[in-house]
Amino acid sequence: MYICIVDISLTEENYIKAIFSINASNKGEGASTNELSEQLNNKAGSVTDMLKRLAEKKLIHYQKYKSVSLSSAGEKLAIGIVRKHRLWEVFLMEKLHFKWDEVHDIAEELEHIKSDELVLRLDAFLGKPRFDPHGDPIPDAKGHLFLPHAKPLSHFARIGTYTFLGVAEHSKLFLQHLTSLGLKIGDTIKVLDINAFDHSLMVKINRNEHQFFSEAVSSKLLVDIKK
Amino acid sequence: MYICIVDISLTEENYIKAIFSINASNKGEGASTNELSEQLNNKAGSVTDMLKRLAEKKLIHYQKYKSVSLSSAGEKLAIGIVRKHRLWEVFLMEKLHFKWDEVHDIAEELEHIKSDELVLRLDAFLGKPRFDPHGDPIPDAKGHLFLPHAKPLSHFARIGTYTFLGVAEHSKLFLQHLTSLGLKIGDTIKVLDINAFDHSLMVKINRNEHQFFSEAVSSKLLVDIKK
DNA sequence: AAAATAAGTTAGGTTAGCCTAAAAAACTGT
DNA sequence: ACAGTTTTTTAGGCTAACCTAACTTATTTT
Repeated sequence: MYICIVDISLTEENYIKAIFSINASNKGEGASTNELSEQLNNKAGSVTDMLKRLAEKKLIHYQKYKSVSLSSAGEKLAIGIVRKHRLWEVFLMEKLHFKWDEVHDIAEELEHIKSDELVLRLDAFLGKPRFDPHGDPIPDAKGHLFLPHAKPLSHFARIGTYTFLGVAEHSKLFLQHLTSLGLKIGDTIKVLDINAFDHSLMVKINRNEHQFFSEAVSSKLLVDIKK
Repeated sequence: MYICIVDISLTEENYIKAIFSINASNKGEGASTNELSEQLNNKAGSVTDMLKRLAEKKLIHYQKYKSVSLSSAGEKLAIGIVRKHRLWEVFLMEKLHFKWDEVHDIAEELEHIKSDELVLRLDAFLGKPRFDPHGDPIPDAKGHLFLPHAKPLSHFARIGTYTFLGVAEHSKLFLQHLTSLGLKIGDTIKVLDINAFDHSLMVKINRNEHQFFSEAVSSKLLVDIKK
C-alpha cells in the first residue's frame, strides 16, 4: 500500500495520462518519446526531460532509448484520472445536458480536481455509472476497470446485427458526424451488405432507412454481436 | 465591450481574486503589496513582480508605492471567478451533500474551470441560486452583484430579534463552531442580554435554550433585524 | 556490414512565478 | 523637519516546463 508523498503537478498528470492511453492503444508495449511528444504537443527533448522527473518520482519505468511504461503507482494515478474524467463527462451530459461532442474538453479540466471525497460523492450522485457518454468504461473506486469485449464494426466484416457500444475516436468532428447519422450508444446496427472494394457497409440503424458507413467510420464504431 | 485576448493563468486569477476581496473589505481603498503578500502566502517582492505583469495585461491600475485596484476588465474577471466559486459551493452542498465547512477548498479549485457555457448550465441546474451556503450573494450572469445590507450582530449592540444571513469569516474552524452551536443560515437569533464588560451576548437560537456568543463570534455573524 | 534514416538524448536558453537581501520611498512621532 | 520605522521595489537567483540545435543510439535499407 502506497501513500503519495510528493504531489503531482497538472503537467505531470497529463504525461501520466498520455502514457496510460498510448500504452493501452499499443496493447501494453509502452509509449515512445515521439508518441508522447505528438500526443502532448511538445517537443521530444521536453518529453525526455519530463520522463526523467517522472522516473525519479517512481511513477514510470524508464530506460534510455526504450519505451516507457507506468509503475504501479503511476497506473493507480492514471486510472484515478480516467475515472474522474469519465464521471465528469457523465455529469456534464446527464445533469447539464451537454452534447457528447462537447464534454471532453471540459472534463479534461475537471479531471485534475484533487479531492477523493468529491469523486466518491460525484459517483454516488450520478448513480455509480459504469460507462461514460462515449461508451468507455468507468473504473470503480478501487481502480478496477472492466474492459468490455466490444470490437470495431469493421472487424466483423460480415452481415449481421450488432449493438453500438462505444467509439474508438473521440474527436468533436467524428462525434458530430455520428450525431448527424442519427447514431447513439445502444442503437442496433444491422449490416445488410458489404462492398468488396472499399469495405463500406450498407446498414440500418434501428428501424430507419438504410445508409452507408465508410470504413473510416465503421473502424471507429465499437460494437458487439446483438444477442 | 472587451474580448479577452491574452489568457490568464491560474496564478494571475488568484491575484485578481485577492485584490478584489481585499478591496471589498477595505471599502474600495484598493489592496497594498503587503496585504496581498499575506493573503496569497508569498513574499512582497513576488507580489510586486506579478503586479507589473497584471498591469501590462491591463487587469489592474498600478502605480509604484500605491495600493492597486482592478481595472474594469479585472473586475469583470474577478466577479466571474466569485460567481463560479459560489455556484460550485452550492453544487457541493445541495447536490453532493458536503458540509458548509468542507466546500470552500474544493470550490477554490473548481472556480478556475474555464467554460462560460458550463457556468450558465450549472447556474440553471442549481435553479439560479442567489446566495451560496455561507450566505454570500452570487453575481448573476451579467456580473451584477446584489449586496445585501446585513451587518455583524455585534454592530447592533442591542436587545432584539435578528435573522442570521451570512458569515464574515469562512474558516473551517469557525464554521464548525457555528455548527456545534446549532446555528444555520436563516435562523432567528434573539438577543436577550448584552454583557457590558466583554460585549458577549445571551441569545436564543430559534426556540432553543439560551446560550452565549462571545464578541469574536458575534462580530462574524451577519444579520439583519427580523421583520 | 556500411550507409542512410529515424528516434532519442543532451546542452544551453527562455519564461512564469517564486525566493532573499539590499536599496529606496513613504509614512510617523516628536 | 528629520530620525526611525515600515512598506515597497529592485536586483540577482532558483525551479518547472518548455524550446532549439547538436549529438548519440537504434533501426532500416541496400
